[in-house]
Amino acid sequence: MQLEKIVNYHKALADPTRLRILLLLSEGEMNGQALAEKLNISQPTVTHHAAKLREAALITERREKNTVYFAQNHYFIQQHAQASLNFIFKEGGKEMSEPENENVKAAVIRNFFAKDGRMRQIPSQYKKKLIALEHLVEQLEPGRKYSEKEINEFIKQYHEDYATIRREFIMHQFMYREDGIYELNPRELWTHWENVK
Amino acid sequence: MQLEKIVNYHKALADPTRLRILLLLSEGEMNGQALAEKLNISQPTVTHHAAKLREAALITERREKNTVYFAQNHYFIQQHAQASLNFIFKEGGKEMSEPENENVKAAVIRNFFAKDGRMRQIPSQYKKKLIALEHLVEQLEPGRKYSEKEINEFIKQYHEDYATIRREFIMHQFMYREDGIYELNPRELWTHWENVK
DNA sequence: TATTAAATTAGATAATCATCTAATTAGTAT
DNA sequence: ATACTAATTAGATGATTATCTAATTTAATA
Repeated sequence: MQLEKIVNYHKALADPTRLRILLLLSEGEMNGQALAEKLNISQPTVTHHAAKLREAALITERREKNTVYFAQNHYFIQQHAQASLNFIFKEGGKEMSEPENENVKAAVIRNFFAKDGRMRQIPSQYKKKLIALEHLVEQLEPGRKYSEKEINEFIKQYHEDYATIRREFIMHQFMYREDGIYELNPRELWTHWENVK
Repeated sequence: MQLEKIVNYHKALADPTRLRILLLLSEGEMNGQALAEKLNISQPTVTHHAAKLREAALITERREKNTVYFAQNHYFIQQHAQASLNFIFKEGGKEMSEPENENVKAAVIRNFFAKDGRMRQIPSQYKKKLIALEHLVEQLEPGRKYSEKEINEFIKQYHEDYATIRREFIMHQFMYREDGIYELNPRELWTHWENVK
């Protein structure tokens, strides 16, 4: 059952000791003893938590001699996070028709942008915010690399709070950043989690 | 404390009844009685869960007459999911400049590849693994379609465990597979979530 | 074979928590 | 005031679970 797997994923992460184990493992694999020592807990407790993390597929194990090395299962942690959100946001499957959707977009842009093109305020309602952000992001060139400074300047044309908006660009997957260089994500990624089936 | 908030977020989602409440709320707001009825639980139980969800900022409430309507707090649910992943994957939080990053890449390639070009071992640390995989995948031709056999042969030039590496190519979105035919994904897709702040 | 090192299992304890029923509070409308 | 409806609080119960110590298992080596 779908629901049960999601519950188990969150149970696995709903404990400070297990989170600290995962955090330690982000720096590379570690064996049980090392974990016990770093966390000041007994070895059996490590085994206990490792079992929970393993059941949820959040770690992998590798045996060498009689030592077991644990490592993050980065891929599954992400997968489950995504699956959770898809589940929670699925909206009973009601979809808007194309023209209806266009009307909503037009209305949001009318309400949140002035005639000179500047953004009056950042919408707080989720979907409206996405529409407004998308409206901005469409003015950027696909494939072009932007420095952080350029992005800031670009945003300031529309709204003074460039830091917030820049962050939203990243968070909502409109852009990605690597080493201070920003680039537009392909449009396919702008589709947001709640729309993902 | 950072850790405690993340634990609470996951605790809030680590219960089937609460997930079902959130699922129902994805279709729009609902009051306590309606939830109790739909879920076949008592009203006090709804209150109990609502309190937990409220503490984790996953829902909002609105009072009308003596009826309380609950709604998803879409934004915070996502925020916390992202924050969790950032936390788990943070690798001590060090961020790198462009040239520094190039150094790391060079070092990883130096350490994990022999002079004849073969991979000594698959890095277990996530970022290093990505660098090594990328290094391999760059030798493939964009746009060309490969059979599974061809991919295996290609990988075997570098490492005998072609099955694992082939799987990693897919999992990390370096390649795309359909009906046994493999093709390189566009570079934009190679960027991974842990880079998002 | 005996020894050592690491991990797991068994079993106990204390804490947390999901759920219920019964009683109470809050807010409207007669 | 009185009655009605929705929600909350109180308190009890049973289940789950995080942690420990002690005992056992696994694998390697002297």
